[in-house]
Amino acid sequence: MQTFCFVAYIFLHYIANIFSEPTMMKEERQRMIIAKLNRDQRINLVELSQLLEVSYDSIRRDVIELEDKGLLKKVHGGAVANSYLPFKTTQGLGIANQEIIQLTRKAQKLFENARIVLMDGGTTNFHIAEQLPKNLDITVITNNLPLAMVLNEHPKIETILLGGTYYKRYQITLSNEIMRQLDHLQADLYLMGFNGVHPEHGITIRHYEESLLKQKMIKAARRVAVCAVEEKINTVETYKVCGWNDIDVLITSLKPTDPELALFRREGLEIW
Amino acid sequence: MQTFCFVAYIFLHYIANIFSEPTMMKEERQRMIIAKLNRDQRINLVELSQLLEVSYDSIRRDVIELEDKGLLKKVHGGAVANSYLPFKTTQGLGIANQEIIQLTRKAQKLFENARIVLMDGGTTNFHIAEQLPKNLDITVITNNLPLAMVLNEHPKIETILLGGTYYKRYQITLSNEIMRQLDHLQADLYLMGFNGVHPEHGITIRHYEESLLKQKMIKAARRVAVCAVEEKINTVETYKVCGWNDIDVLITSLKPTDPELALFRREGLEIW
DNA sequence: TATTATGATGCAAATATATGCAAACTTTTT
DNA sequence: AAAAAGTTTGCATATATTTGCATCATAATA
Repeated sequence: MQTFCFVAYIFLHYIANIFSEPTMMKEERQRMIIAKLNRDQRINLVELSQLLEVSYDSIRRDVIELEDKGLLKKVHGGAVANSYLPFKTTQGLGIANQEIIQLTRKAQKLFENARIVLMDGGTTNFHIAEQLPKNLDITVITNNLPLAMVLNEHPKIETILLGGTYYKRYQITLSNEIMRQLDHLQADLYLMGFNGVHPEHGITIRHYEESLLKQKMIKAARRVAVCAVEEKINTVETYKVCGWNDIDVLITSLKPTDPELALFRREGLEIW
Repeated sequence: MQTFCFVAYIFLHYIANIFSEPTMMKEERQRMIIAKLNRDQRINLVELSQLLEVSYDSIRRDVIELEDKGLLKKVHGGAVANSYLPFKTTQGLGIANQEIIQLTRKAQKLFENARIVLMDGGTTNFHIAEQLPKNLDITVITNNLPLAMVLNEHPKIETILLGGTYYKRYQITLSNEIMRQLDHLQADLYLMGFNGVHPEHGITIRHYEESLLKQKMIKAARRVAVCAVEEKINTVETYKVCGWNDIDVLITSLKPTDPELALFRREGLEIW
């Protein structure tokens, strides 16, 4: 009986959808808004409400939500794309995009109770920074030049750049000075960049000097998180940074319950 | 019926869009103003209001807002590029180019006997760095992020970045740390960025903290040079960095014998 | 000094935003 | 299956922003 009801229900909906205009769901609308924004660089709320056939208010509320997620910039009368930087921004990433968006979205939760955040090298960190909500009010300490520059677009974020020899290949700085400065520092969160992440071998990286810096940063932060794109999962690189005891949160684009992450589950490690 | 309405609706919109210009949003106009400014180096408000089809007042208000953001400098009747904000590479500069090319070419002579060079903020410095010979083998010490990044293209140049609070507006770092580090440093050359250069008032700049840093850098270098684009000659800004006693070389795009430079000639100052 | 071009300021109309509320719809709980 | 709790939506209202114009002040130029 229940099965019948369920089928009938689906069927009726199906029929209904043929005859009535399909009512669009909020997420669907928001995806279309972003898509249009990426095409046109700007959108107009009145135009959109007509196009998507919902009230001006709903569109406005959608745009507010999207702005909170850092996906666009709201302006009087509409919205504009939120970044025109000379680097490869997330918008320019094409298809790989989807994974990054998922990752950055999850990562935003990390910043909720943080005031001082350490972020070091790597593209993942760059993208997370780029996608932070525009009105976030924190201090970011970094040795990653592109990351510092991308935060130009976030007026409330105070950026502190760690000085030293500039490594062109990774676009980061390294120095003994930094090591000393980190002794006097207590951050709420350290978002660590890395090259390899493996259930047994922990976090690894290609560059020795950098591994030392990362170990120092771990000590300087109350909470340590790593964000891994799928291709890095289960890989190992030359130098070990730390094992899983030092990591508090592992974020991937997969569902936390995904079997691929089974080996990572352990006491004291949150998987998002 | 509903389908018909929908089609008619879309059709009407299509027609409407042909005949009515979509009204431009404030942000969009401002982006166009900046874009035009980057092409022409100077804009005229009347011209702009005709081009963008809004009232003179709106353009004026836009320009005021942009000036508040530090993106341009308002002058009587129009606005000029804020040449203290490096965004574009020389390739993108268009016609104003010619002057920069002249200047950078002369500036290269400075580097001939140098091994350690200090360079700070400003577009002129950025362009000089960009145009340096690819095989030049020196160490550049800077607090200018775009400058550090543009040196990615120069494999033999070692870059040291001075750390500290990152000032988004000027894309430089400033800190007490830097001041201390400069005590232990002896550079061969300091290529100073600035806002105003004047025969009587010397070198001036808009930002107080930066003037202190520059004074420190002067002490840390054996030789001090300034490169002035024509529009800066004879201008004065808020904070004085130094007089002419502290400067060894003045480089402009003009001929050293140009009458416009007559007042600058004095004992101990080379003019190139 | 007179003349003209540009700048600043206040105002009203048009447009956009924020907020509370009730109806419609979903999801969860009972 | 029904009730309760929570979302989402559209509308009404009060508030805020943007815009063009009129007016007066100020700077540049002859």
